[in-house]
Amino acid sequence: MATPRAPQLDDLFSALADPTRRAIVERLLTVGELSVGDVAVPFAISTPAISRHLQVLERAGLIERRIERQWRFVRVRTDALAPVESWLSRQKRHWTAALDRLEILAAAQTPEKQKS
Amino acid sequence: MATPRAPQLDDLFSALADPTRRAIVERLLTVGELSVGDVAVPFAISTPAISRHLQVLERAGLIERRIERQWRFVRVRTDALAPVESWLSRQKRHWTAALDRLEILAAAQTPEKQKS
DNA sequence: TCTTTAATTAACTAATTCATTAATTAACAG
DNA sequence: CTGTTAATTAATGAATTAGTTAATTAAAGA
Repeated sequence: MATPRAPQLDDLFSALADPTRRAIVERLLTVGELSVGDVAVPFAISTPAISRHLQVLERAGLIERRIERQWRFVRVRTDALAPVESWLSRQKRHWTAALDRLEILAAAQTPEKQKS
Repeated sequence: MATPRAPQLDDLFSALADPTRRAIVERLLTVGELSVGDVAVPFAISTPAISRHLQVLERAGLIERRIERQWRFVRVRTDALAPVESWLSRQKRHWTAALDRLEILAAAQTPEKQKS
């Protein structure tokens, strides 16, 4: 098999596909750590909805939680985006090779056919 | 607004969240270009299903098409993953700063409380 | 103990996603 | 023209997702 299956990437990419969740991650990265209630503040959706988003982010390995007194604090995990980064760089390795191949194909296909 | 909204990233991340679609992209990157039928070969799903996946990838800006005779060929777009890369590097800029902040927080919170 | 605050879980709904099979479009080959 | 190949569109269905409000859990504080 070319690709060994990566449910981790499934979860990461689908977690990041939602703009609310991306905004949460971005904010946590600039602020460091927030209680669930504070995470919810900038958004026009209910607290339960935020709670769900945080569960999705946690399941994807993007955030971790800390409990202190009556609050749950969340923060971005140190290595959270590593799988995405390594997938990206793995693809980039093929990139130039693939483009070269396409150029060769293009050259071979349109030697006399000078479009219009 | 902290984040200027990026429907492009929504589409990119959600396109990449599906393992079939990622496999298609990966294969196109190693092979260069394939007809829709050839894209479908390694998968156990129907051709219409593949056609849909390709539409999703195209809408996300990940692939482009070329028609030749009775075939449609697809290939990865040159700059396809650029938005993902730039989002990632933008987040990484905050990364170390955020982690430093967390360490400071941690140090400030547990000066006498030596977690037994 | 009783009330308030913080967050999650439950129950429900609307919309989207991913697959299927059947029908359609379009180009080519005889 | 007719049949075949290539792919998309149509129609449908099951599962998942993202949101809501109401109920619940748990800790704090009077």
